[in-house]
Amino acid sequence: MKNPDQCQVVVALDMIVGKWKPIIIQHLLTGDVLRFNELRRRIPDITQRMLTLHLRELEEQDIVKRVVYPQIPPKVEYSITEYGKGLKPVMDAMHYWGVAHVEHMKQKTQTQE
Amino acid sequence: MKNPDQCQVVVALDMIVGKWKPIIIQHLLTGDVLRFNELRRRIPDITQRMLTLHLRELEEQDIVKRVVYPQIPPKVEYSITEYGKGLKPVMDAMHYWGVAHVEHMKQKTQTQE
DNA sequence: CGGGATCCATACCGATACTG
DNA sequence: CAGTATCGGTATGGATCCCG
Repeated sequence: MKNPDQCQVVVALDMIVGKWKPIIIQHLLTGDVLRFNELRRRIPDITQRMLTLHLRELEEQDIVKRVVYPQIPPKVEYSITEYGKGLKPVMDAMHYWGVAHVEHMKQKTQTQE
Repeated sequence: MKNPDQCQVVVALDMIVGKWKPIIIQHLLTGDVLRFNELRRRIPDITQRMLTLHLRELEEQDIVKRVVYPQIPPKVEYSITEYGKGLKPVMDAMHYWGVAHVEHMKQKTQTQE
């Protein structure tokens, strides 16, 4: 646990860090199978470039499955892998703590007034 | 959930990202009360600068408690806050998944040979 | 439709030197 | 002992334009 490389928490962290990665994962963890532009619409502020890059990384990490239909116009579908579904407990734990944190900070700023 | 700011997962993520933050948190989650240089020794490759910066951030986020003893030579003790202990489920979930991920990838490279 | 290529700003981090 | 100050490299992300 001395170095980041030796810490499994850091391994998990590397899978989900990136400005948009957690959001993408959240959308796919629903089980939805989404095309590229569907994902774009669901994540309004993301750029094409970042969506592509992050999806490629997630694919390489075996979290996201990418299926290309060779046709014109192109059609590409993204979905969570069985393996990627294992991230749900992690995302849930973080969501839960995130909610608690927002509450906690709200109270702190109140008591400071 | 459309923007990072609206996603509680991202809120939690922001608390623990940083190259050394998860490691620091792990060490303090044990309940140990540690002086600055004790932490440094336990995290050999961290620089003084990064340890300081990350501890300051964690303090601001109310995850770490910092107690200064006004004496010469200085003595400063760091410990996890009650509130910070709430991160344990998150860290545990990530650790668990990290272990699984390492195993998963090991099998993948094997089947590729 | 689903990208790729390029350029640019900044955020993050490491190395090093100095200090009350 | 527990920091601060400064500099400089690299990784990350955004903007924009182009393509089959």
